[in-house]
Amino acid sequence: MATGRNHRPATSRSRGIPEATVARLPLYLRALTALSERSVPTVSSEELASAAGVNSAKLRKDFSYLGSYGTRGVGYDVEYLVYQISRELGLTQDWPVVIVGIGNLGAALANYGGFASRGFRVAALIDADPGLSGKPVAGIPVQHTDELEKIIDDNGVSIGVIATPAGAAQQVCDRLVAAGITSILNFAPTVLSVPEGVDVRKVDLSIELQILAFHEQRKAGEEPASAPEVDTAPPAAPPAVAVTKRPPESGPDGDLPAVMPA
Amino acid sequence: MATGRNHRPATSRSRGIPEATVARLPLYLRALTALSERSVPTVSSEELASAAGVNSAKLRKDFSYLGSYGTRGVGYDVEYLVYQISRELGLTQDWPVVIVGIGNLGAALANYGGFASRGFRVAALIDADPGLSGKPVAGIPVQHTDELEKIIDDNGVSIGVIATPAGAAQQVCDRLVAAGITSILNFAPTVLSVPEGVDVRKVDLSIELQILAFHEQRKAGEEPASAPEVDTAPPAAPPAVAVTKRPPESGPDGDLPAVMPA
DNA sequence: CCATCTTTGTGCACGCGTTCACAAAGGCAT
DNA sequence: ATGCCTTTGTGAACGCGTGCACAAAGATGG
Repeated sequence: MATGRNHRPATSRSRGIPEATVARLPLYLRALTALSERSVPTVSSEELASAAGVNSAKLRKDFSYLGSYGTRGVGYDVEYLVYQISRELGLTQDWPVVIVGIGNLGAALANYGGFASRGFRVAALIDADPGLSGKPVAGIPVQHTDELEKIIDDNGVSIGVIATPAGAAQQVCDRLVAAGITSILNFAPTVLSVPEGVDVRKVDLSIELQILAFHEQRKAGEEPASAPEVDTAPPAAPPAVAVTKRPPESGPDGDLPAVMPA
Repeated sequence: MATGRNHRPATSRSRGIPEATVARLPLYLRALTALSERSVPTVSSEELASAAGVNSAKLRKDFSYLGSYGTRGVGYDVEYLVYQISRELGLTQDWPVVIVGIGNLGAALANYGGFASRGFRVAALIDADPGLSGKPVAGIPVQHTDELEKIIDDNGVSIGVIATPAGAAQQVCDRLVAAGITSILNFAPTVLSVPEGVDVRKVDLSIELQILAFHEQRKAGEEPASAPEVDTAPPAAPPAVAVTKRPPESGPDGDLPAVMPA
Protein backbone atom coordinates (compact mmCIF):
# COMPACT_ATOMS: atom_id res chain seq x y z
CA MET A 1 0.00 0.00 0.00
CA ALA A 2 1.19 3.48 0.58
CA THR A 3 1.29 4.06 -3.11
CA GLY A 4 1.59 7.73 -2.61
CA ARG A 5 2.26 9.50 -5.84
CA ASN A 6 3.97 7.22 -8.21
CA HIS A 7 3.76 8.83 -11.55
CA ARG A 8 5.13 5.76 -13.14
CA PRO A 9 4.44 4.89 -16.76
CA ALA A 10 2.30 2.21 -15.23
CA THR A 11 2.66 -0.29 -18.01
CA SER A 12 6.32 0.38 -18.49
CA ARG A 13 7.07 -2.91 -16.80
CA SER A 14 10.66 -1.84 -16.27
CA ARG A 15 10.62 -3.30 -12.79
CA GLY A 16 6.98 -3.11 -11.84
CA ILE A 17 6.42 -6.69 -10.88
CA PRO A 18 2.80 -7.11 -9.76
CA GLU A 19 2.33 -8.01 -6.15
CA ALA A 20 0.39 -11.12 -7.07
CA THR A 21 3.31 -12.30 -9.13
CA VAL A 22 5.79 -11.66 -6.37
CA ALA A 23 3.67 -13.77 -4.07
CA ARG A 24 3.92 -16.69 -6.48
CA LEU A 25 7.63 -16.51 -7.18
CA PRO A 26 8.51 -18.43 -4.02
CA LEU A 27 6.15 -21.15 -5.17
CA TYR A 28 7.87 -21.44 -8.51
CA LEU A 29 11.22 -21.35 -6.83
CA ARG A 30 10.31 -24.23 -4.60
CA ALA A 31 9.13 -26.34 -7.50
CA LEU A 32 12.22 -25.46 -9.49
CA THR A 33 14.51 -26.33 -6.64
CA ALA A 34 12.92 -29.74 -6.43
CA LEU A 35 13.49 -30.23 -10.15
CA SER A 36 17.03 -29.04 -9.81
CA GLU A 37 17.74 -31.59 -7.13
CA ARG A 38 16.51 -34.26 -9.46
CA SER A 39 18.85 -32.86 -12.11
CA VAL A 40 16.07 -32.07 -14.51
CA PRO A 41 17.62 -29.72 -17.07
CA THR A 42 14.59 -27.99 -18.56
CA VAL A 43 10.92 -27.72 -17.83
CA SER A 44 7.93 -26.47 -19.78
CA SER A 45 5.50 -23.91 -18.44
CA GLU A 46 2.86 -26.60 -18.36
CA GLU A 47 4.88 -28.97 -16.20
CA LEU A 48 6.14 -26.30 -13.88
CA ALA A 49 2.72 -24.75 -13.50
CA SER A 50 1.30 -28.10 -12.57
CA ALA A 51 3.99 -28.62 -9.97
CA ALA A 52 3.35 -25.22 -8.50
CA GLY A 53 -0.39 -25.63 -8.57
CA VAL A 54 -1.16 -22.76 -10.90
CA ASN A 55 -2.36 -22.13 -14.40
CA SER A 56 0.31 -22.31 -17.10
CA ALA A 57 -0.78 -19.06 -18.71
CA LYS A 58 -0.46 -17.33 -15.39
CA LEU A 59 3.00 -18.75 -14.90
CA ARG A 60 4.16 -17.60 -18.31
CA LYS A 61 2.80 -14.15 -17.68
CA ASP A 62 4.50 -14.05 -14.32
CA PHE A 63 7.82 -14.97 -15.88
CA SER A 64 7.31 -12.41 -18.59
CA TYR A 65 7.59 -9.71 -15.92
CA LEU A 66 11.02 -10.97 -15.07
CA GLY A 67 12.26 -11.03 -18.61
CA SER A 68 12.41 -13.35 -21.54
CA TYR A 69 14.04 -16.33 -20.05
CA GLY A 70 12.88 -19.53 -21.61
CA THR A 71 13.26 -20.96 -25.07
CA ARG A 72 10.32 -21.37 -27.38
CA GLY A 73 9.71 -24.89 -28.36
CA VAL A 74 11.78 -26.13 -25.44
CA GLY A 75 10.87 -24.57 -22.11
CA TYR A 76 12.84 -23.05 -19.28
CA ASP A 77 16.31 -23.91 -18.12
CA VAL A 78 15.83 -24.99 -14.53
CA GLU A 79 19.15 -23.84 -13.07
CA TYR A 80 19.03 -20.55 -14.81
CA LEU A 81 15.50 -19.86 -13.67
CA VAL A 82 16.33 -20.81 -10.10
CA TYR A 83 19.06 -18.24 -10.17
CA GLN A 84 16.96 -15.53 -11.75
CA ILE A 85 14.09 -15.93 -9.34
CA SER A 86 16.41 -16.13 -6.38
CA ARG A 87 18.05 -12.94 -7.44
CA GLU A 88 14.73 -11.25 -8.05
CA LEU A 89 13.52 -12.21 -4.61
CA GLY A 90 16.74 -11.05 -3.04
CA LEU A 91 17.75 -14.49 -1.87
CA THR A 92 21.27 -14.29 -3.22
CA GLN A 93 22.12 -12.33 -0.16
CA ASP A 94 21.91 -13.22 3.47
CA TRP A 95 19.03 -11.89 5.54
CA PRO A 96 19.54 -11.87 9.27
CA VAL A 97 16.23 -12.20 11.12
CA VAL A 98 15.28 -11.72 14.73
CA ILE A 99 12.43 -13.55 16.39
CA VAL A 100 10.77 -11.75 19.27
CA GLY A 101 8.66 -13.77 21.66
CA ILE A 102 10.05 -17.22 22.34
CA GLY A 103 6.95 -19.03 23.50
CA ASN A 104 5.67 -22.19 21.93
CA LEU A 105 5.33 -20.59 18.57
CA GLY A 106 8.56 -18.66 18.68
CA ALA A 107 10.45 -21.79 19.60
CA ALA A 108 8.79 -23.68 16.80
CA LEU A 109 9.79 -20.99 14.36
CA ALA A 110 13.35 -20.99 15.62
CA ASN A 111 13.49 -24.71 15.02
CA TYR A 112 11.87 -24.48 11.63
CA GLY A 113 14.29 -25.82 9.11
CA GLY A 114 13.09 -23.90 6.10
CA PHE A 115 13.99 -20.82 8.02
CA ALA A 116 17.72 -21.13 7.92
CA SER A 117 17.79 -22.38 4.39
CA ARG A 118 17.50 -20.14 1.42
CA GLY A 119 18.96 -16.87 2.48
CA PHE A 120 17.51 -16.42 5.93
CA ARG A 121 19.47 -16.71 9.12
CA VAL A 122 18.17 -16.44 12.65
CA ALA A 123 20.40 -13.77 14.06
CA ALA A 124 18.83 -13.68 17.49
CA LEU A 125 15.98 -14.82 19.69
CA ILE A 126 14.50 -12.20 21.98
CA ASP A 127 12.09 -12.55 24.87
CA ALA A 128 10.91 -10.35 27.70
CA ASP A 129 11.10 -13.16 30.26
CA PRO A 130 14.38 -12.85 32.18
CA GLY A 131 14.08 -16.50 33.07
CA LEU A 132 14.65 -17.41 29.46
CA SER A 133 17.72 -15.28 28.98
CA GLY A 134 20.71 -17.35 28.09
CA LYS A 135 18.75 -20.53 27.66
CA PRO A 136 19.39 -21.95 24.22
CA VAL A 137 16.51 -22.60 21.85
CA ALA A 138 17.36 -24.33 18.64
CA GLY A 139 20.96 -23.83 19.55
CA ILE A 140 20.63 -20.09 19.91
CA PRO A 141 20.67 -18.43 23.31
CA VAL A 142 17.63 -16.30 24.06
CA GLN A 143 18.43 -12.67 24.80
CA HIS A 144 16.44 -10.20 26.82
CA THR A 145 14.28 -7.51 25.30
CA ASP A 146 16.54 -4.86 26.73
CA GLU A 147 19.13 -5.85 24.17
CA LEU A 148 16.73 -5.50 21.25
CA GLU A 149 18.05 -2.27 19.84
CA LYS A 150 21.66 -3.29 20.23
CA ILE A 151 21.11 -6.67 18.60
CA ILE A 152 19.41 -5.18 15.59
CA ASP A 153 22.03 -2.53 15.19
CA ASP A 154 24.99 -4.82 15.63
CA ASN A 155 23.73 -7.41 13.19
CA GLY A 156 22.23 -5.08 10.65
CA VAL A 157 18.90 -6.82 10.92
CA SER A 158 16.09 -5.50 8.77
CA ILE A 159 13.52 -8.27 9.11
CA GLY A 160 11.77 -9.04 12.37
CA VAL A 161 9.35 -11.77 13.34
CA ILE A 162 6.84 -11.06 16.10
CA ALA A 163 5.61 -14.12 17.95
CA THR A 164 4.57 -12.45 21.19
CA PRO A 165 1.14 -12.40 22.76
CA ALA A 166 -1.23 -9.92 21.17
CA GLY A 167 -0.91 -7.46 23.99
CA ALA A 168 2.79 -6.96 23.51
CA ALA A 169 2.87 -6.96 19.74
CA GLN A 170 2.39 -3.28 19.02
CA GLN A 171 4.91 -2.27 21.61
CA VAL A 172 7.47 -4.70 20.26
CA CYS A 173 6.67 -3.55 16.77
CA ASP A 174 7.31 0.07 17.68
CA ARG A 175 10.66 -0.78 19.17
CA LEU A 176 11.65 -2.88 16.19
CA VAL A 177 10.77 -0.09 13.81
CA ALA A 178 12.55 2.50 15.91
CA ALA A 179 15.60 0.27 15.88
CA GLY A 180 15.62 0.17 12.11
CA ILE A 181 13.55 -2.85 11.15
CA THR A 182 11.66 -2.25 7.91
CA SER A 183 9.97 -5.60 7.35
CA ILE A 184 7.86 -7.43 9.89
CA LEU A 185 6.26 -10.83 9.89
CA ASN A 186 3.55 -10.75 12.52
CA PHE A 187 2.15 -13.87 14.12
CA ALA A 188 0.33 -12.06 16.88
CA PRO A 189 -3.42 -11.69 16.37
CA THR A 190 -3.36 -7.91 16.21
CA VAL A 191 -3.43 -5.21 13.63
CA LEU A 192 -0.07 -3.50 13.72
CA SER A 193 0.26 0.12 12.81
CA VAL A 194 3.57 1.10 11.33
CA PRO A 195 4.96 4.18 9.65
CA GLU A 196 5.17 4.50 5.92
CA GLY A 197 7.92 2.46 4.37
CA VAL A 198 7.64 -0.46 6.74
CA ASP A 199 6.18 -3.66 5.36
CA VAL A 200 4.05 -5.90 7.51
CA ARG A 201 2.80 -9.34 6.62
CA LYS A 202 0.64 -11.24 9.02
CA VAL A 203 0.08 -14.88 9.63
CA ASP A 204 -3.04 -15.46 11.61
CA LEU A 205 -4.13 -18.95 12.46
CA SER A 206 -7.52 -18.08 13.83
CA ILE A 207 -8.43 -15.96 10.83
CA GLU A 208 -7.61 -18.84 8.52
CA LEU A 209 -9.72 -21.18 10.58
CA GLN A 210 -12.63 -18.80 10.56
CA ILE A 211 -12.49 -18.51 6.81
CA LEU A 212 -12.51 -22.27 6.55
CA ALA A 213 -15.43 -22.42 8.92
CA PHE A 214 -17.38 -20.05 6.73
CA HIS A 215 -16.99 -22.25 3.69
CA GLU A 216 -17.55 -25.35 5.73
CA GLN A 217 -20.81 -23.97 7.02
CA ARG A 218 -21.92 -23.12 3.56
CA LYS A 219 -21.12 -26.59 2.29
CA ALA A 220 -22.98 -28.18 5.18
CA GLY A 221 -25.98 -25.91 4.97
CA GLU A 222 -27.06 -26.81 1.52
CA GLU A 223 -28.01 -30.42 1.16
CA PRO A 224 -29.35 -31.47 4.52
CA ALA A 225 -32.79 -30.23 5.45
CA SER A 226 -31.94 -30.55 9.11
CA ALA A 227 -30.69 -27.08 9.88
CA PRO A 228 -31.57 -26.81 13.54
CA GLU A 229 -29.26 -24.15 14.96
CA VAL A 230 -32.22 -21.91 15.64
CA ASP A 231 -31.13 -21.64 19.23
CA THR A 232 -28.71 -19.08 20.57
CA ALA A 233 -30.92 -16.10 20.01
CA PRO A 234 -29.34 -12.78 19.21
CA PRO A 235 -27.62 -11.19 22.19
CA ALA A 236 -30.29 -8.60 22.64
CA ALA A 237 -32.38 -6.24 20.68
CA PRO A 238 -30.54 -4.94 17.64
CA PRO A 239 -29.49 -1.35 17.96
CA ALA A 240 -30.44 0.30 21.20
CA VAL A 241 -31.88 3.21 19.36
CA ALA A 242 -33.64 1.65 16.49
CA VAL A 243 -35.48 -1.00 18.39
CA THR A 244 -38.29 -0.71 15.98
CA LYS A 245 -36.00 -1.35 13.11
CA ARG A 246 -35.12 -4.85 12.23
CA PRO A 247 -32.77 -6.19 9.66
CA PRO A 248 -34.90 -6.79 6.62
CA GLU A 249 -33.83 -10.37 6.66
CA SER A 250 -36.23 -13.13 6.02
CA GLY A 251 -35.85 -14.36 9.53
CA PRO A 252 -33.60 -14.61 12.53
CA ASP A 253 -31.28 -16.78 10.58
CA GLY A 254 -32.26 -16.39 7.03
CA ASP A 255 -29.59 -18.42 5.44
CA LEU A 256 -30.08 -21.46 3.35
CA PRO A 257 -30.77 -19.50 0.24
CA ALA A 258 -30.10 -22.78 -1.44
CA VAL A 259 -28.42 -21.03 -4.26
CA MET A 260 -24.74 -21.00 -5.02
CA PRO A 261 -23.77 -24.26 -6.69
CA ALA A 262 -20.58 -24.70 -4.75
CA MET B 1 -29.92 -2.72 -6.66
CA ALA B 2 -31.60 -0.66 -4.06
CA THR B 3 -35.01 -1.86 -4.98
CA GLY B 4 -35.68 -0.68 -1.51
CA ARG B 5 -35.26 -2.51 1.70
CA ASN B 6 -36.89 -5.78 2.45
CA HIS B 7 -35.18 -7.05 -0.61
CA ARG B 8 -31.86 -8.65 -0.97
CA PRO B 9 -29.28 -6.32 -2.40
CA ALA B 10 -27.38 -8.83 -4.44
CA THR B 11 -28.48 -9.86 -7.85
CA SER B 12 -30.43 -13.05 -7.40
CA ARG B 13 -27.69 -14.80 -5.48
CA SER B 14 -28.73 -13.55 -2.09
CA ARG B 15 -25.75 -14.79 -0.13
CA GLY B 16 -22.93 -14.24 -2.52
CA ILE B 17 -20.45 -12.74 -0.13
CA PRO B 18 -17.21 -11.91 -1.94
CA GLU B 19 -14.21 -13.90 -0.86
CA ALA B 20 -12.27 -10.77 -0.03
CA THR B 21 -15.03 -9.73 2.31
CA VAL B 22 -15.13 -13.10 4.02
CA ALA B 23 -11.42 -12.83 4.64
CA ARG B 24 -11.95 -9.55 6.47
CA LEU B 25 -14.89 -10.57 8.60
CA PRO B 26 -12.66 -12.22 11.22
CA LEU B 27 -10.76 -8.97 11.46
CA TYR B 28 -13.90 -7.01 12.13
CA LEU B 29 -15.07 -9.61 14.57
CA ARG B 30 -11.87 -9.34 16.54
CA ALA B 31 -12.11 -5.57 16.75
CA LEU B 32 -15.76 -5.77 17.70
CA THR B 33 -15.07 -8.32 20.40
CA ALA B 34 -12.51 -5.99 21.91
CA LEU B 35 -15.06 -3.18 21.89
CA SER B 36 -17.65 -5.46 23.39
CA GLU B 37 -15.36 -6.34 26.28
CA ARG B 38 -14.96 -2.67 26.96
CA SER B 39 -18.75 -2.38 26.93
CA VAL B 40 -18.78 0.05 24.06
CA PRO B 41 -22.37 0.07 22.84
CA THR B 42 -22.05 1.40 19.32
CA VAL B 43 -19.29 2.14 16.87
CA SER B 44 -19.09 4.07 13.63
CA SER B 45 -17.69 2.62 10.44
CA GLU B 46 -14.83 5.05 10.71
CA GLU B 47 -13.81 3.95 14.18
CA LEU B 48 -14.22 0.29 13.51
CA ALA B 49 -12.37 0.50 10.23
CA SER B 50 -9.51 2.19 11.95
CA ALA B 51 -9.40 -0.51 14.60
CA ALA B 52 -9.41 -3.21 11.97
CA GLY B 53 -6.86 -1.48 9.83
CA VAL B 54 -8.99 -1.01 6.76
CA ASN B 55 -10.69 1.73 4.82
CA SER B 56 -14.10 2.78 6.14
CA ALA B 57 -15.72 2.63 2.74
CA LYS B 58 -14.54 -0.91 2.35
CA LEU B 59 -15.90 -1.83 5.72
CA ARG B 60 -19.31 -0.39 4.95
CA LYS B 61 -19.44 -2.19 1.66
CA ASP B 62 -18.42 -5.40 3.35
CA PHE B 63 -21.22 -5.03 5.88
CA SER B 64 -23.65 -4.21 3.13
CA TYR B 65 -23.21 -7.75 1.86
CA LEU B 66 -24.40 -9.06 5.18
CA GLY B 67 -27.47 -6.88 5.32
CA SER B 68 -28.50 -3.50 6.55
CA TYR B 69 -27.38 -3.60 10.10
CA GLY B 70 -26.32 -0.22 11.40
CA THR B 71 -28.19 2.97 12.03
CA ARG B 72 -27.55 6.05 9.97
CA GLY B 73 -26.29 8.94 11.97
CA VAL B 74 -25.29 6.61 14.79
CA GLY B 75 -23.25 3.63 13.70
CA TYR B 76 -23.38 -0.07 14.40
CA ASP B 77 -24.55 -1.82 17.52
CA VAL B 78 -21.51 -3.70 18.72
CA GLU B 79 -23.21 -6.69 20.31
CA TYR B 80 -25.58 -7.17 17.48
CA LEU B 81 -22.83 -7.01 14.91
CA VAL B 82 -20.70 -9.48 16.84
CA TYR B 83 -23.56 -11.88 16.72
CA GLN B 84 -24.30 -11.38 13.06
CA ILE B 85 -20.72 -11.81 11.95
CA SER B 86 -20.24 -14.81 14.20
CA ARG B 87 -23.28 -16.41 12.70
CA GLU B 88 -22.21 -15.59 9.20
CA LEU B 89 -18.82 -17.13 9.77
CA GLY B 90 -20.36 -20.20 11.33
CA LEU B 91 -18.90 -19.59 14.74
CA THR B 92 -22.13 -20.09 16.62
CA GLN B 93 -21.50 -23.75 16.31
CA ASP B 94 -18.66 -25.89 17.52
CA TRP B 95 -15.99 -27.01 15.08
CA PRO B 96 -13.92 -29.99 16.11
CA VAL B 97 -10.46 -29.85 14.59
CA VAL B 98 -7.69 -32.41 14.32
CA ILE B 99 -4.03 -31.52 14.15
CA VAL B 100 -1.81 -33.96 12.33
CA GLY B 101 1.90 -33.81 12.93
CA ILE B 102 2.83 -32.97 16.49
CA GLY B 103 6.31 -31.62 16.07
CA ASN B 104 7.40 -28.23 17.26
CA LEU B 105 4.82 -26.49 15.20
CA GLY B 106 1.99 -28.90 15.88
CA ALA B 107 2.60 -28.64 19.59
CA ALA B 108 2.64 -24.86 19.36
CA LEU B 109 -0.66 -24.93 17.53
CA ALA B 110 -2.17 -27.28 20.09
CA ASN B 111 -1.17 -24.87 22.80
CA TYR B 112 -2.37 -21.84 20.93
CA GLY B 113 -5.04 -20.17 22.99
CA GLY B 114 -6.97 -18.51 20.22
CA PHE B 115 -7.54 -21.96 18.89
CA ALA B 116 -9.91 -23.19 21.52
CA SER B 117 -11.75 -19.93 21.78
CA ARG B 118 -14.36 -18.84 19.35
CA GLY B 119 -15.92 -21.98 18.12
CA PHE B 120 -12.94 -24.23 17.52
CA ARG B 121 -12.04 -27.21 19.61
CA VAL B 122 -9.03 -29.44 19.26
CA ALA B 123 -10.64 -32.85 19.01
CA ALA B 124 -7.45 -34.83 18.60
CA LEU B 125 -3.73 -34.69 18.02
CA ILE B 126 -2.31 -37.21 15.59
CA ASP B 127 1.25 -38.20 14.84
CA ALA B 128 2.97 -41.01 13.02
CA ASP B 129 5.62 -41.45 15.70
CA PRO B 130 4.59 -44.35 17.99
CA GLY B 131 6.82 -42.90 20.66
CA LEU B 132 4.49 -39.96 21.00
CA SER B 133 1.32 -42.00 21.32
CA GLY B 134 -0.38 -41.41 24.60
CA LYS B 135 1.88 -38.57 25.59
CA PRO B 136 -0.18 -35.52 26.38
CA VAL B 137 0.43 -32.27 24.54
CA ALA B 138 -1.52 -29.27 25.72
CA GLY B 139 -3.47 -31.68 27.87
CA ILE B 140 -4.52 -33.85 24.97
CA PRO B 141 -3.00 -37.28 24.42
CA VAL B 142 -1.41 -37.78 21.04
CA GLN B 143 -2.87 -40.61 19.02
CA HIS B 144 -1.29 -42.64 16.30
CA THR B 145 -1.92 -42.10 12.62
CA ASP B 146 -3.52 -45.51 12.42
CA GLU B 147 -6.48 -44.12 14.31
CA LEU B 148 -6.91 -41.21 11.94
CA GLU B 149 -9.99 -42.42 10.12
CA LYS B 150 -11.68 -43.60 13.29
CA ILE B 151 -11.02 -40.35 15.10
CA ILE B 152 -12.44 -38.26 12.32
CA ASP B 153 -15.46 -40.43 11.97
CA ASP B 154 -16.21 -40.70 15.67
CA ASN B 155 -15.92 -36.99 16.27
CA GLY B 156 -17.51 -35.77 13.10
CA VAL B 157 -14.45 -33.69 12.30
CA SER B 158 -14.53 -31.72 9.09
CA ILE B 159 -11.53 -29.43 9.55
CA GLY B 160 -7.98 -30.73 9.61
CA VAL B 161 -4.68 -29.00 10.26
CA ILE B 162 -1.56 -30.42 8.65
CA ALA B 163 1.66 -29.65 10.49
CA THR B 164 3.75 -32.54 9.23
CA PRO B 165 7.00 -32.36 7.27
CA ALA B 166 6.53 -31.58 3.61
CA GLY B 167 7.17 -35.13 2.55
CA ALA B 168 4.23 -36.54 4.47
CA ALA B 169 1.75 -33.77 3.78
CA GLN B 170 0.14 -35.04 0.61
CA GLN B 171 -0.25 -38.52 2.00
CA VAL B 172 -1.82 -37.23 5.18
CA CYS B 173 -4.01 -34.95 3.13
CA ASP B 174 -5.27 -37.84 1.05
CA ARG B 175 -6.17 -39.81 4.13
CA LEU B 176 -7.89 -36.86 5.72
CA VAL B 177 -9.95 -36.26 2.64
CA ALA B 178 -10.81 -39.93 2.27
CA ALA B 179 -11.92 -39.91 5.89
CA GLY B 180 -14.33 -37.08 5.24
CA ILE B 181 -12.40 -33.90 5.94
CA THR B 182 -13.49 -31.08 3.66
CA SER B 183 -11.41 -28.18 4.94
CA ILE B 184 -7.67 -28.21 5.42
CA LEU B 185 -5.27 -25.74 6.89
CA ASN B 186 -1.84 -26.64 5.60
CA PHE B 187 1.36 -25.57 7.32
CA ALA B 188 3.61 -27.87 5.34
CA PRO B 189 5.57 -26.21 2.55
CA THR B 190 3.93 -28.17 -0.22
CA VAL B 191 1.23 -27.71 -2.79
CA LEU B 192 -1.58 -30.04 -1.85
CA SER B 193 -3.82 -31.47 -4.49
CA VAL B 194 -7.32 -32.21 -3.37
CA PRO B 195 -10.55 -33.20 -5.07
CA GLU B 196 -13.22 -30.70 -5.89
CA GLY B 197 -15.20 -29.55 -2.92
CA VAL B 198 -12.33 -29.59 -0.48
CA ASP B 199 -11.00 -26.25 0.68
CA VAL B 200 -7.32 -25.78 1.38
CA ARG B 201 -5.71 -22.76 2.93
CA LYS B 202 -2.00 -22.64 3.37
CA VAL B 203 0.21 -20.89 5.84
CA ASP B 204 3.76 -20.80 4.65
CA LEU B 205 6.41 -19.08 6.70
CA SER B 206 9.15 -19.22 4.14
CA ILE B 207 6.97 -17.79 1.40
CA GLU B 208 6.08 -14.86 3.60
CA LEU B 209 9.71 -14.25 4.38
CA GLN B 210 10.67 -14.36 0.75
CA ILE B 211 8.03 -11.82 -0.11
CA LEU B 212 9.36 -9.56 2.60
CA ALA B 213 12.87 -10.06 1.29
CA PHE B 214 11.76 -8.97 -2.15
CA HIS B 215 10.42 -5.69 -0.87
CA GLU B 216 13.33 -5.27 1.46
CA GLN B 217 15.74 -5.65 -1.40
CA ARG B 218 13.87 -3.12 -3.43
CA LYS B 219 13.92 -0.62 -0.61
CA ALA B 220 17.63 -1.11 -0.08
CA GLY B 221 18.55 -0.96 -3.72
CA GLU B 222 17.25 2.48 -4.48
CA GLU B 223 18.91 5.18 -2.49
CA PRO B 224 22.49 4.05 -2.11
CA ALA B 225 24.65 4.44 -5.16
CA SER B 226 26.80 1.60 -3.99
CA ALA B 227 24.94 -1.29 -5.56
CA PRO B 228 27.75 -3.77 -5.81
CA GLU B 229 26.10 -7.17 -5.82
CA VAL B 230 27.43 -7.83 -9.29
CA ASP B 231 29.20 -10.84 -7.90
CA THR B 232 27.72 -14.32 -7.73
CA ALA B 233 27.59 -14.89 -11.42
CA PRO B 234 24.78 -17.00 -12.83
CA PRO B 235 25.17 -20.70 -12.16
CA ALA B 236 26.18 -21.37 -15.70
CA ALA B 237 25.34 -20.32 -19.15
CA PRO B 238 21.67 -19.52 -19.49
CA PRO B 239 19.78 -22.12 -21.42
CA ALA B 240 21.97 -24.82 -22.79
CA VAL B 241 20.53 -24.25 -26.18
CA ALA B 242 20.24 -20.52 -26.46
CA VAL B 243 23.68 -19.59 -25.34
CA THR B 244 23.67 -16.74 -27.77
CA LYS B 245 20.51 -15.38 -26.30
CA ARG B 246 20.61 -13.11 -23.36
CA PRO B 247 17.92 -11.44 -21.34
CA PRO B 248 17.23 -8.18 -23.13
CA GLU B 249 17.57 -6.28 -19.91
CA SER B 250 19.28 -2.98 -19.73
CA GLY B 251 22.10 -4.57 -17.84
CA PRO B 252 23.03 -7.40 -15.54
CA ASP B 253 21.04 -5.77 -12.83
CA GLY B 254 19.07 -3.01 -14.34
CA ASP B 255 17.12 -1.90 -11.36
CA LEU B 256 17.30 1.48 -9.76
CA PRO B 257 14.36 2.96 -11.57
CA ALA B 258 14.73 5.63 -8.94
CA VAL B 259 11.04 5.99 -8.55
CA MET B 260 9.04 5.08 -5.49
CA PRO B 261 9.27 7.89 -2.94
CA ALA B 262 10.41 5.68 -0.12
C1' DC C 1 17.32 -24.81 -46.72
C1' DC C 2 12.57 -25.58 -45.93
C1' DA C 3 8.53 -27.46 -43.56
C1' DT C 4 6.59 -28.75 -39.44
C1' DC C 5 5.91 -28.99 -34.72
C1' DT C 6 6.36 -27.36 -30.02
C1' DT C 7 6.23 -23.91 -26.60
C1' DT C 8 6.85 -19.27 -25.29
C1' DG C 9 5.36 -14.48 -24.78
C1' DT C 10 1.53 -11.37 -24.84
C1' DG C 11 -2.60 -8.53 -26.56
C1' DC C 12 -7.13 -8.48 -25.12
C1' DA C 13 -11.27 -9.03 -22.66
C1' DC C 14 -13.55 -10.01 -18.53
C1' DG C 15 -14.58 -10.09 -13.68
C1' DC C 16 -13.46 -9.00 -9.01
C1' DG C 17 -12.14 -5.77 -5.57
C1' DT C 18 -11.35 -1.05 -4.15
C1' DT C 19 -12.39 3.62 -3.71
C1' DC C 20 -14.95 7.78 -4.36
C1' DA C 21 -18.66 10.55 -3.66
C1' DC C 22 -23.28 11.38 -2.61
C1' DA C 23 -28.18 10.71 -1.73
C1' DA C 24 -30.98 8.66 1.77
C1' DA C 25 -31.92 7.85 6.53
C1' DG C 26 -32.21 8.82 10.96
C1' DG C 27 -31.07 11.33 15.47
C1' DC C 28 -31.28 15.67 17.85
C1' DA C 29 -31.95 20.43 18.96
C1' DT C 30 -34.84 24.15 18.64
C1' DA D 1 -42.64 19.83 13.45
C1' DT D 2 -38.78 21.50 11.09
C1' DG D 3 -34.19 21.89 9.86
C1' DC D 4 -29.50 20.58 10.69
C1' DC D 5 -26.00 17.34 11.36
C1' DT D 6 -24.06 12.81 11.32
C1' DT D 7 -23.34 8.43 9.32
C1' DT D 8 -24.83 4.70 6.56
C1' DG D 9 -25.54 2.26 2.20
C1' DT D 10 -24.41 2.05 -2.55
C1' DG D 11 -24.05 3.43 -7.64
C1' DA D 12 -20.39 4.09 -10.54
C1' DA D 13 -15.67 4.42 -12.05
C1' DC D 14 -11.27 2.56 -11.92
C1' DG D 15 -7.42 -0.61 -11.59
C1' DC D 16 -5.55 -5.09 -10.94
C1' DG D 17 -5.38 -9.94 -11.76
C1' DT D 18 -6.73 -13.87 -14.57
C1' DG D 19 -7.34 -16.66 -18.51
C1' DC D 20 -7.95 -17.18 -23.50
C1' DA D 21 -6.16 -17.61 -27.75
C1' DC D 22 -2.78 -16.80 -31.06
C1' DA D 23 1.27 -15.04 -33.45
C1' DA D 24 6.22 -15.25 -33.02
C1' DA D 25 10.34 -17.88 -32.14
C1' DG D 26 12.99 -21.52 -32.29
C1' DA D 27 14.03 -26.60 -32.48
C1' DT D 28 13.96 -30.62 -35.31
C1' DG D 29 13.70 -33.65 -39.24
C1' DG D 30 13.94 -34.32 -44.06
